[in-house]
Amino acid sequence: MTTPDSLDARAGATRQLARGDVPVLQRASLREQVRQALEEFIVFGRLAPGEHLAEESLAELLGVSRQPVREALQSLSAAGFVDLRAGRGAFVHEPTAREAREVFHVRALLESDSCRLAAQNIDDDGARRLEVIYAEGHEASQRHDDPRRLIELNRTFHRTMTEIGGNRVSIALVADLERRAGWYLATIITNRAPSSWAEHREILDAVVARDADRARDLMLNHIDHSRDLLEFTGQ
Amino acid sequence: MTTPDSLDARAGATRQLARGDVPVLQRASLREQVRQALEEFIVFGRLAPGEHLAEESLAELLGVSRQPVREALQSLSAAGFVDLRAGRGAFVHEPTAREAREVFHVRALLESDSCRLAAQNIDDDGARRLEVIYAEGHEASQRHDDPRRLIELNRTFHRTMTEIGGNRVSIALVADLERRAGWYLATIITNRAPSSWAEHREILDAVVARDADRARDLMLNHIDHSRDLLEFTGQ
DNA sequence: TTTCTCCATACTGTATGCAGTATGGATGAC
DNA sequence: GTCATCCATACTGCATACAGTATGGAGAAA
Repeated sequence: MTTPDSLDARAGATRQLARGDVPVLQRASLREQVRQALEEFIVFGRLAPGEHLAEESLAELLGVSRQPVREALQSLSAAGFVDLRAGRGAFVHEPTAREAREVFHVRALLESDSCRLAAQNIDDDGARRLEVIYAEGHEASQRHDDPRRLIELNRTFHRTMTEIGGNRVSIALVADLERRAGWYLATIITNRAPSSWAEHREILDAVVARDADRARDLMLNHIDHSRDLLEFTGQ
Repeated sequence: MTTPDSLDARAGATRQLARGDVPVLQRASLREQVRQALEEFIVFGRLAPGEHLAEESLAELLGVSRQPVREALQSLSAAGFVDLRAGRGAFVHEPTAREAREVFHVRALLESDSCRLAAQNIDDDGARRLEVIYAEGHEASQRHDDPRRLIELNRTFHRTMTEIGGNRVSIALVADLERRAGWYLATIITNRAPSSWAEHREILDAVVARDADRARDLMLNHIDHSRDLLEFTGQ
């Protein structure tokens, strides 16, 4: 990812036949690839808050034309990663602690509700999936695996829980909020606490026991804990 | 709005100096104007669910080039009004009753929480603003004003309440959800009940009395009522 | 020195061009 | 009649072109 090398040599859209019986694998559009690349650049600090994102130079950097870059920037704007100033173009958004708190608050609302729903909907298959993720995450956190992987596992646990909740609108919103939250944590917080798999264990137990209210409350507290990490940074 | 007449004769962006001391009024970009126009066409049924939105013909209809149309379609896709199928282009989204229920559920979560926050934050100015809106809305609903206006006033009440709550992330999400909800009500429901200003009155009283929990619960029930309208349509 | 004006520069916003792909109907095989 | 194949058509996705605007600094005026 350090050498962007242009996004892809084979830019003329082709398809790949999957080995299994999954019918066809859609190659992502250029604008989607650009979007993901830019989001990574922003999240990992290679593009700093406030920085001006000139379409032409990004296009050159990524080996594409301005068009897909432009569309990617608009998408990132809707997701809160960049700001579009009329006539000035795109700038990396400068998150504030207030905004971070607000995102965590909304996330807590939506995820705790999804957790409540999950406790109502859970079936054996869902319970198994959660157990697998828990086992993996718990072990990885014990071993102090690479932080990138820990973040990924943590996110997988939350995402899966929300998916089991089953409200697709909520699922989509939470996915966005999680990505923003990850950025804030990486940007604002210097030293991130490892995600608490002890709390995940409690939540999981409540969900499997179909104790909806308890599951909801536990998830609420759980996310509030991560939000509390933000409080140290003031303003 | 029936004769799109091209969006604007003076397409070369110019600015207008406001009469008052509001400094400058930014003319919206073409893509934003197109976005709004298309959203109206969709919400008011001029573009029907499932319809293929070919960029060229829309561009011609609106008197602009494909480019701003394309960007507007992508924005509308993010907002849930159109679906983009890779290689096929944009189609007006076909809402389902399930999806509508989900939107109302999330809306209820976010707005009831904002209402709780509003009860904590409210000041004299906020209370005055709410009272004015209530008075206007109550009167209009008594008079059985034009439905379009009733919907507008209803939305204003909710938007103002959310704004007083003060969580900007929530404000932005709720604004999106309200627009979708409005579409669903117009599309799915044949006969929409007038918004209940009696319930608004109760909510407003609780907020002004700073009774946060009661305000929250009332708003939750209030939105559930409108959601219940959806239940008649099955699936 | 300070402030205003003007202009060169860089970049956005919109339009147009072009290559490649999805689709549906015509055609032919069975 | 049914099914597979092929091709014309329409439209997308990306690239490029062009016009117009925001900005910052040079130079003039005070």
